[in-house]
Amino acid sequence: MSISADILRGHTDTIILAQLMAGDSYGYEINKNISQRAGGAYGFKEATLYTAFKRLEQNGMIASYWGDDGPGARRRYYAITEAGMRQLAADRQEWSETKKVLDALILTKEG
Amino acid sequence: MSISADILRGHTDTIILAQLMAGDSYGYEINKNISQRAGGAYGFKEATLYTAFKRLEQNGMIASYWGDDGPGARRRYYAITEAGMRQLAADRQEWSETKKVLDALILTKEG
DNA sequence: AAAATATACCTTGACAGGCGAGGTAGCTCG
DNA sequence: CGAGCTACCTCGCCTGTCAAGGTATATTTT
Repeated sequence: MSISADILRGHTDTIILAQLMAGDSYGYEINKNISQRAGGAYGFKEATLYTAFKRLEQNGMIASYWGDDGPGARRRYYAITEAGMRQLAADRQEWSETKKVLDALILTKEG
Repeated sequence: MSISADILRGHTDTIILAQLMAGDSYGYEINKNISQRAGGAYGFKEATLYTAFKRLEQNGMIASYWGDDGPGARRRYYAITEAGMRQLAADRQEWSETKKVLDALILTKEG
């Protein structure tokens, strides 16, 4: 089953931050990792991804630098900042809370 | 902790359908019940609520009728349709799936 | 009786995020 | 040389949220 976009809306930034906790990475790779972890059920569209990077960098959650390495096209690497880590911690907390609330709201027959 | 709107985006319709499984109800009451169940952590804004009713009715998920009863202002009651019930079942399935995927994406340190 | 409060409905316009479509560029393989 | 993969980015549309504003009735308070 694939997951609709609106359901993931609002989690985009969190997912990216979580990925960057595993180490610096670049757009293409980040997206591949996410798709893989999601079991193919979900992946960002490129436009969504780069929009998110821009937003996150503007907000100081991530920082970027050009990689000079390897073959193929140039890569822009991203690193999570201190502020990004704090944000991620808060987002994880919120996700736990959201699960409880939504379970109560959509899974129960009667309250 | 309160939950941000974007996080709930995409669940609005599902939450309303789930509420209507408990029986016909009207906007004001539906919203009160939702806030209550969410422990005050979440409630729809009126504009969001009525926009959702319109959307759901246009899509045949709910049907409405005017209540002639009681004191106070007139109430428009909503009932979930067969199609709405099927949709709700699918949404619940999707929510279960979403929880798994998001747990994998944002709660783990490494894949 | 007037004012405040609660119930109950609805619309408009602005805003933000997702994303289809399109574009650039380098490397590899047949 | 062309196809396909890697890798980046932007523009403009669409959709859902919601602040603000509006209407109307019943109860409670002053």
